[in-house]
Amino acid sequence: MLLVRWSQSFIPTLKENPSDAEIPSHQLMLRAGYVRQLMAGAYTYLPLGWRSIRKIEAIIREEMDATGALEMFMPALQPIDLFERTGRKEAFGNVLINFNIRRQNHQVHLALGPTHEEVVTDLMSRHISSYRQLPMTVYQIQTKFRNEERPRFGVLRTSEFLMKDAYSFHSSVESLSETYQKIYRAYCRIFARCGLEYLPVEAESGPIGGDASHEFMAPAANGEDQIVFCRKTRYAANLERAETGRVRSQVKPVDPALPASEKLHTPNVGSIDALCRLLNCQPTQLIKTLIFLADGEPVAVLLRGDHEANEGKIRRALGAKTLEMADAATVFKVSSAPIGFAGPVGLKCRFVADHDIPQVVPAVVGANAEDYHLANVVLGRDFDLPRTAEGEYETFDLRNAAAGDPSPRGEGTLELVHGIEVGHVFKLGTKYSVSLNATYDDEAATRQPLIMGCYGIGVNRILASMAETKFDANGLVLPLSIAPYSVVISTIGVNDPEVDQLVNQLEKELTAAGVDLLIDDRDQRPGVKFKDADLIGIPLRVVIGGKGLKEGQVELKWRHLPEATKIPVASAAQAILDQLATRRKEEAAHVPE
RNA sequence: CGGGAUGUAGCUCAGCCUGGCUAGAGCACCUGGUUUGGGACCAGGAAGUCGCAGGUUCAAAUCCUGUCAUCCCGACCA
Repeated sequence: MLLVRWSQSFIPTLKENPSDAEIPSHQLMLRAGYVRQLMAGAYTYLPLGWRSIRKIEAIIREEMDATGALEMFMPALQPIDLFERTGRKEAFGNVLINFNIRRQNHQVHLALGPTHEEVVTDLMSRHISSYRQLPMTVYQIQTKFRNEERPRFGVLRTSEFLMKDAYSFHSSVESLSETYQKIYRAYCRIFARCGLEYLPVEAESGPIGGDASHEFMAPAANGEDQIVFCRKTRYAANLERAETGRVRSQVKPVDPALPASEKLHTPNVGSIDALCRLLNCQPTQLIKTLIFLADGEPVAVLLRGDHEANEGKIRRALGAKTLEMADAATVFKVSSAPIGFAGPVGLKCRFVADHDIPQVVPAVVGANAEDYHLANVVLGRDFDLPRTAEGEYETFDLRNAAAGDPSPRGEGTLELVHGIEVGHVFKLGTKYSVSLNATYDDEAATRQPLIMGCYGIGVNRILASMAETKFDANGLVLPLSIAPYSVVISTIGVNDPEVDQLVNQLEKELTAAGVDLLIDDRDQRPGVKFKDADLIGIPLRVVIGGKGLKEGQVELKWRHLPEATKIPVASAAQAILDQLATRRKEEAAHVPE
């Protein structure tokens, strides 16, 4: 059914913000009657919200089908042993919803699928036997279950959500890369068609390395993830992954005018903040010394006081397999003090320094003695760093990127923006095919594990991200592509036969042309109808009745434009169709090839 | 799992500190009337286990204990 009468529909709009909702997407989707909460992390999609979701799904299906991916549907109910075989029962831990049920006289241990790598790999292990069957990509749109320790942000982070998940199977890394690129482009088109601002960012890449993983982020103030972004070079990466353009600095002679270092009593100072308050200095004047265990050996990492360690970078700089924060006993052994008082002067273990360390002169550091710090500590005089053949300090990129850092692409500076993860593409490699024994025979009839890629889109999150970013003081402002209805006809004067006749005529002509139409036939004052139409975000409002009709005109008001226009009654249907067509073209203009 | 806050009508909230008559208001809802271009007005009506359990008291929405739920910050997040 293309059209609905508002009076017959289920659109429970709210005048006030429900007290539990704090962020725009949550408030607006509740107020606009798109969703209702069942419990923390579980929401009902009401007719409007569901229509919007269905439109998003249709876009996803079109674009996925265009890549040659095949839609299917897998069970949410899955046997736990699949997860045991891939080690993900451990890895997911409490996030994996699993339970025993009784079947006749035995127990069956089941999980609700948090994602479907196991199920699809098991399927393909039975089906694929030859390289001739490859490559193949399958996908589904399905409810996923994850026991979030703390569901929050309304519909942005829930324990049950719709995901489009796709899996590709290959006999070569080249073939995987080809499919990866195709799906990457499809994702760009999907998000663009939905009207979402998005940013593909480099993410931690796992086993294959290189450009093996991208997250698609929707920049939004309430996004949970932090993205490092350079406007000038378009470099974008997530915080764990982001490089910086910082480099090593030349060794400089020690300034003889600098005062000698000084041991200060700093009792009960457990944090950088507390130390700064006590000494009346800034975190940027501090060097913090973090003790790690790299492959079991203690190593100290020197960072400026305001910076955050990046364990991935530290591990790579050290060439270590494993890296963890050292325990208190190890810290005591190398620094002769409890945690919090280590420093580079007289430390009894190897240390590596971040690129910013040579600039912190003089510095405040831990004194390697309980309740003491050293001030006026000078690199090259009180402690030293290894030097390279080029006469530079041998420093490394060991920390998370911060706003203001130079871009790794040579020009521009990095900024930090928040984002909502709406999609992820990932070159999996053979992780699942090896553990689930999914193999094919190559040209030489030799068994090889399937090479896999996986590709996810959070369907609800597209809508939530749109609601989070596309609104004004009156409510949602959605594009034609995903709005629950393209057009709302607001009638003024319910018992006016002239209005009824025109509505019926427009209804006939517009629905015949395939326009999805909501007719607000409620016996309400105009103000109520306008407020509601704005709130639920319908792109085009057609007002029939009142002053306009007396002048032989109907009024068209685009939700995204400030002013209404009037058109003659006689040609109203055609004018509406023309404007819709024009607007669709405008929306499609920024969709990439 | 640590910290904070809140639970009173479908929604937003008052009342609680300092216990005391029949638990209130606005919106929404029902009836009648007047209205009709940006969330109308008048009159009347219906609607509540005061989250739940226990305790203190002559008396508990109010004080105490426990518990559940929701939200926020943090930890966690293939």
